[in-house]
Amino acid sequence: MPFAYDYARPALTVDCVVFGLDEADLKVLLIQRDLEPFAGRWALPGGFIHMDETLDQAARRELQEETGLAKVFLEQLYTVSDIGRDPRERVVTVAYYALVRLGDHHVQAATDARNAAWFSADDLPRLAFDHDVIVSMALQRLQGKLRYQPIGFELLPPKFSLTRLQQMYEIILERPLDKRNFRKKVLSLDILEDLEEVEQDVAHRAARLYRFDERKYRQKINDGFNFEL
Amino acid sequence: MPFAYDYARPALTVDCVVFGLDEADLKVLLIQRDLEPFAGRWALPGGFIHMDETLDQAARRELQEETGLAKVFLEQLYTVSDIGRDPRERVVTVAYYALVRLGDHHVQAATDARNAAWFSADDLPRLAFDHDVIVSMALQRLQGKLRYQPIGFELLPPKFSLTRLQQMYEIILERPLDKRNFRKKVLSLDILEDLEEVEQDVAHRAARLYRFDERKYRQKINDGFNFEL
DNA sequence: TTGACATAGTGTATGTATGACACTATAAGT
DNA sequence: ACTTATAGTGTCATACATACACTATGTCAA
Repeated sequence: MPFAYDYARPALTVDCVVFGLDEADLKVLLIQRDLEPFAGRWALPGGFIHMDETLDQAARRELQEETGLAKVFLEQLYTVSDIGRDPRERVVTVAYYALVRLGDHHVQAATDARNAAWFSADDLPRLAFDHDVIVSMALQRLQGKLRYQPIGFELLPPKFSLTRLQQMYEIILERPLDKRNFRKKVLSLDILEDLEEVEQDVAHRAARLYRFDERKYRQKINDGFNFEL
Repeated sequence: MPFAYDYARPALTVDCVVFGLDEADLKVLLIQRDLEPFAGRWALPGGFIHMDETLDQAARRELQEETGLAKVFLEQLYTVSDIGRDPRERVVTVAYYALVRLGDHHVQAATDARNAAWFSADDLPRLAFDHDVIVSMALQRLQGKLRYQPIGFELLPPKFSLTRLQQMYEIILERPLDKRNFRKKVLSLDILEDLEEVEQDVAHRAARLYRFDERKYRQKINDGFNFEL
């Protein structure tokens, strides 16, 4: 050991709250535990950090290993350290949250054959450890951040209608928004590209499709404008 | 070891960005290192977490030990984990930031006789490790949070004038505010108690003193109002 | 082919918040 | 009493937020 220090070290893990959006609900991805403690209970995907990777890398690796998800939006959330949170021994966990497009990725059962499934964020089963607390924090963060950063697009397919965009905000913020005001506001921000294209295979008037123009967004941010919905 | 797991463990430390406010500047508290690496360089107060304390507790303990500060506002900031950030071995650090009232506490040299001193946040010396990055993050967080949470009061004495309050916002946000608009806004929030008392020993018209009414603030928050400056 | 249905798309009017702006009031010190 | 230093105060114009209801367009089925 290269320097004088003899404290015992807590184990260090990363856990990930993965959000997805379906037609009507915000979903959270959970893994069913096969081992004690909490065998059979649902839990957040996660695992131990390796010595040759950063926490971000560890979170991505675990996500890939346990759910098959790759290249998703991922951000650090909070580090939890309560003494008894793992009954086996002292574990400190760095929590992350991720946003994924439900269509893009089929969530695969983990390589080690554990069960993975999506649950509605407002109707979760009992979770292992203090994972319920972590999920609440992630939800709060998502709701807060959505107002002043355009992260919601990470949950939508690249092409979307304004109605769908509005639904996304309504689902996450848990309140209805006025259609005309929403459209006025979001179009005035001038960060959407009108694709001059409409939905296909719908049994009613088809909606125009838009794309989030990240280039334009960054430009505007640099010029000191601030997004807010 | 109570469960099967054979990964090596990174060392876990907490570091703390302590902010204070003097007449004209936002200050950061630093400790001068006496050991290699970075001997002689200034660094954030911090140290190793113990097995019987949470990260919050560790941050408070280190702050107390190294600077004599106790009972300050303290909040977790971010966990940094880059591979080479400590040249000796793998160290993961949970960064905190704290807000203290400069008048209240005389900062003492650390118990172990290291040097502690306040530096202007916009004119810091070269720091050890990646502490400059951590300080930038803390500053950003402070600026961001100040807009929608009344944390700035943690930097002011219990009784303060509106001018002083305005200065605090100007110093932290790094831009001038209009005096009349500021007063209109802050008084309309109705979270300050007019103490019916004025400054003493000033060579000009004395300013009324106010107090932040946290009770009233919490009440309003519950009733779903949102602070914003 | 036409009518029913489902959703897309659109504008105005009113209230509320924001931002720019300059002078008078009061206390201490000489 | 006058100088100095800071406290304290109001109006107007503009931008932004909110409330609100009807017409347009496409599919499908009778």
